[in-house]
Amino acid sequence: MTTPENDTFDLQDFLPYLLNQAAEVSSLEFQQVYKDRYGMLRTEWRVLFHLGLYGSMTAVEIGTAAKMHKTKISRAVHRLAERRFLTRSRDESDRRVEHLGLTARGQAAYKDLREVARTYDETLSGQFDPADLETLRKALRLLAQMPPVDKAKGP
Amino acid sequence: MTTPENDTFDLQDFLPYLLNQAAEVSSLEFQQVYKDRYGMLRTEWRVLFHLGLYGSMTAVEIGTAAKMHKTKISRAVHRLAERRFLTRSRDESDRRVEHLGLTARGQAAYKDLREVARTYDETLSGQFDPADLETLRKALRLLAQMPPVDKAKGP
DNA sequence: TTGTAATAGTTGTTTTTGTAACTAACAAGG
DNA sequence: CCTTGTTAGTTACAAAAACAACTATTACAA
Repeated sequence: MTTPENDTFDLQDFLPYLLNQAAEVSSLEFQQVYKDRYGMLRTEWRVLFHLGLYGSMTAVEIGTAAKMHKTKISRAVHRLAERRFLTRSRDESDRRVEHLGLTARGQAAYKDLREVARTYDETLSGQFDPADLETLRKALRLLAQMPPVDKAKGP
Repeated sequence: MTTPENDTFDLQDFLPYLLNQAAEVSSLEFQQVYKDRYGMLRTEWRVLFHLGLYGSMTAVEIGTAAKMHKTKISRAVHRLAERRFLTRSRDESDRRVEHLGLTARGQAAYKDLREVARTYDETLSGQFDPADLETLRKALRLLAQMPPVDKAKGP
């Protein structure tokens, strides 16, 4: 590592980079739990949590809420159903849609993981001054809500 | 979407989740640029930036600084060298290590992307009150620095 | 020396993800 | 009714990431 240059750009302050680093580190410990304890992937615990929190939902609803692509959901749902964490039932009036819901097993896993998440979040949050924590959460929510840049062209 | 439950857990406030959402959204626009303009992957622009910022480095040094696994670096370096963005040279005194450095082409790409990053970061930053921004960055740095949980067991 | 452990970096194989194309069901205008 | 367009969800294939095992080189202590 030699010849530092400058032109005043600090990678450590570049928000996308910084956010990724923080997200990665802070996800690790929780990932360990849902992976080791239930063999789940990130997409799967997210689906599980949405169903645990909001009750019955369709894949599209989960996709919208969690900003996940439908193929991710499809696969996560498939694996969760396979392992009896959730059940799928066709809508009678519109047979394209499926209503998803947790089984007792899914509920149990959700409740367990929810406690782990709560505890872990308290550990993380505890490192901050309450006012700063609120600022942090507010900022992250704002960033997460930013409209995706439209890739289409021409008028 | 029916029967909301509660037990007071809000997914939207769970830091690992929130951080991932923010990171993902805020990375998209920049990704578009390095991908479309130089055909790079995330690992590749990171290596490029480290070399652009700090001059000559070895793979291990980059790995430490960027918290990337050495196989990621190895492959990123391979692709960058292949496309003539960087050069590799064996260390004479320790022939295991390789010193990496940007070519003129790599420098140019770096400078270009650095400007894009700077501009984009200003856009993002501009959404916040300066004090809040500082709080945000400080918090993210703290989270990013958290020690990884030791997976080993027993005393 | 020499044999054991450590380090730098690479390669092979398996999982996950991304992307696009696909099927099935519905909607709505003619 | 038909055709055309849209939506829910799946599947196939390509790209990328994760993980483990590997080679080559150095360190260092018996």
